[in-house]
Amino acid sequence: MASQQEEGDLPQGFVRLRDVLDQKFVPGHIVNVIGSIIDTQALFKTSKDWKTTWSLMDWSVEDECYGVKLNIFRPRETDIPQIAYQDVVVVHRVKVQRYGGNMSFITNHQTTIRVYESSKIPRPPESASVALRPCTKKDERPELTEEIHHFVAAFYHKLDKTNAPSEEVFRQAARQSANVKDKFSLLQDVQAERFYDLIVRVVRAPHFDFDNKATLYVSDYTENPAFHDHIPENLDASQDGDVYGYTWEEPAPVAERWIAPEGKKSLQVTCWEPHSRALQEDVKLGSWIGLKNVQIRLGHDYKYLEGFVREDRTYPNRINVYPLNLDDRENMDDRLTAALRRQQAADKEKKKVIKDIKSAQVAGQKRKASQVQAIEDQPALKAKQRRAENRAKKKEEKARQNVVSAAPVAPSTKSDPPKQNPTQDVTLAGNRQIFCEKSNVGLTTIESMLEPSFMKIKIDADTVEVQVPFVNKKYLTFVRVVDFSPSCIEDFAVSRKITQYQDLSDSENSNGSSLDEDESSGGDNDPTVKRAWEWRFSLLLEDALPADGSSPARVWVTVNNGAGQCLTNLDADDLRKNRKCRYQLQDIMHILWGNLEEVKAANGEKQQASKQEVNSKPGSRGSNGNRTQMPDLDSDEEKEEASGRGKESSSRLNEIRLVSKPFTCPIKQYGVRTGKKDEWMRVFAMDGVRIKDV
DNA sequence: GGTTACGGT
Repeated sequence: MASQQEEGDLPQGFVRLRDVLDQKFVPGHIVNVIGSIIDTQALFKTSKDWKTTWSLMDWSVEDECYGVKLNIFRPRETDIPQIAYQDVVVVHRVKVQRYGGNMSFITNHQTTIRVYESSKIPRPPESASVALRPCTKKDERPELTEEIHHFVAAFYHKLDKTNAPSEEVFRQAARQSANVKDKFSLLQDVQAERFYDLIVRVVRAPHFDFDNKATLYVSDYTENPAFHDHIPENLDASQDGDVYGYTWEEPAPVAERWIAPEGKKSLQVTCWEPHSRALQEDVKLGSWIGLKNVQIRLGHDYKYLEGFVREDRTYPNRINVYPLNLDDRENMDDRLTAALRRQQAADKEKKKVIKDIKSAQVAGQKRKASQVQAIEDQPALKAKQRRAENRAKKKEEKARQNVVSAAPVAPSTKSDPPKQNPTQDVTLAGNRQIFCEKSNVGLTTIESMLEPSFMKIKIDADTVEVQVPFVNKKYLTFVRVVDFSPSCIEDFAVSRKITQYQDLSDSENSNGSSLDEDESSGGDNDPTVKRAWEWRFSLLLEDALPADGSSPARVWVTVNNGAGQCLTNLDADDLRKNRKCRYQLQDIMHILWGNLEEVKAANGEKQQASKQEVNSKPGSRGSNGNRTQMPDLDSDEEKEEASGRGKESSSRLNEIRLVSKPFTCPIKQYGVRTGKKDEWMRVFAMDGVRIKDV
């Protein structure tokens, strides 16, 4: 009951520190307090004010060694009183706050502070007024009554200071606090095995596990090469009003949603108690937060840096996660302002890319209309001649592909002049490890590419538009790979006996049927017969940017040996025998199609597709009715089937989400004979794409 | 604020 009596001893209107710690006053409450200073932090300049912190002790908290913190902010350095060890302060009208998980005081304009120099405080019943230090702040009116002077003398000499730090410790602590090591860092500068204070945005909401540990992703819109490369999914031009920018065909649940900027700009952070509690209360997707003393280390896989906010062993109550207020732009921390600017710039850039993609789509439509006229110059009946030219071109290309890598479309350095070509911006939005040949062809979509081919024919004075089986034409598309064939990667290369087919005849070369894919034809297991290996596979491509509301159009494109060499930078070989080549292929294709293999495996496509690949000769259809290589003559059917299959496929693929970066892809349309006299079908082939394994 | 960092995918 001693404390009751002590409470009674406090001058009128003053509160016990214990009651503040016990949260008897809500944050924001204004109180008067008296305490002895047991700890101090050196004065320093904030972005606006001078700041110091004192720790106060009174009878009610004398059995503890920490006291209650008083945070003093004042515009001038001289406004802050000088103090010495264990000086007694009388503080009027100070605000109670909760900061870093602890209760403390913060000054405001009304707050007055008076200090009694401890070494001069006389023993009671004398008045302590003789120990009063001069008023530092000019407008500070002394409000000290005789009652207070007498109380201070009694208070100081009665206070049990055995738990308070010694004068030596006090001095040491004060000195240490002077060498303020600013641990703030941008994410771009953090290194493993160090501790940092961060100002970041939550780009993936915290996920809490059973022991309340939280995992979240944060970004300050700076890039660190040691971070995981974030791939935004399905950048969608139809969603440019979306505040999150990157959206999904079907909105992901909030818990899984990312609003991370593209690239190596996001850090995974794990927070333990008590920090995780602060996340639970105040932090959502998109929040800006301060993180203090984040330990940076390599993650479990030793590949990427991660952050850890662990319990402070010396101060287990300390919380190093705090929400940042964006409303008061005037008094905002400069570092937060800068981070917000970076976010804004990133958002703007993203919008620009989306806009450019949209206008490229529109331009593609217009171009398509004008190209119909250009076809006039290609007489329809000179197909044979065109084929010959085509073959020559292909040979040329093959030769070139073997020597020269495809030129990147994306600007290689930041110092490049600003580019107007929309495809370049598109490339920025897509997979930066995939490059394609420079092209003077504008960007178009699979959707419009699949539209029937027409050409204009002059009959006397009239021009008639005639639908034709195919045109020779190049396209540039922005796509992702959603399926491949054959389903076994080992079958991406096929062989032929060298002796038998050394000189490929025109007809064999043009429709690709020269390749011996039949085991029973002999020679495959005959070691004396040399076999040449060639790439031959197909990829199902899907528009990465479907028009508003529509499901993306898809098309199977073939990849011939030259295109395969260019794409993978590998020479074809027997992938069942040459395991190294097989793994290299798998690694490189992973860059192109992301987790497509896993998606296919998980969705049981393997069994279905292994049958289909047996028949996968150009123009044939797999047993499941899918076109594995060549589209039909009837383009209406082709389009219908392509989109129909798309739906079916995407619902199957839903079990695991396909994660891959879209890329800019040149595609060629040309024609091949069906085998029937004068019958042609159109074929799409990927060409001039290079995956860079960096 | 100085130090210093486990604990779990």
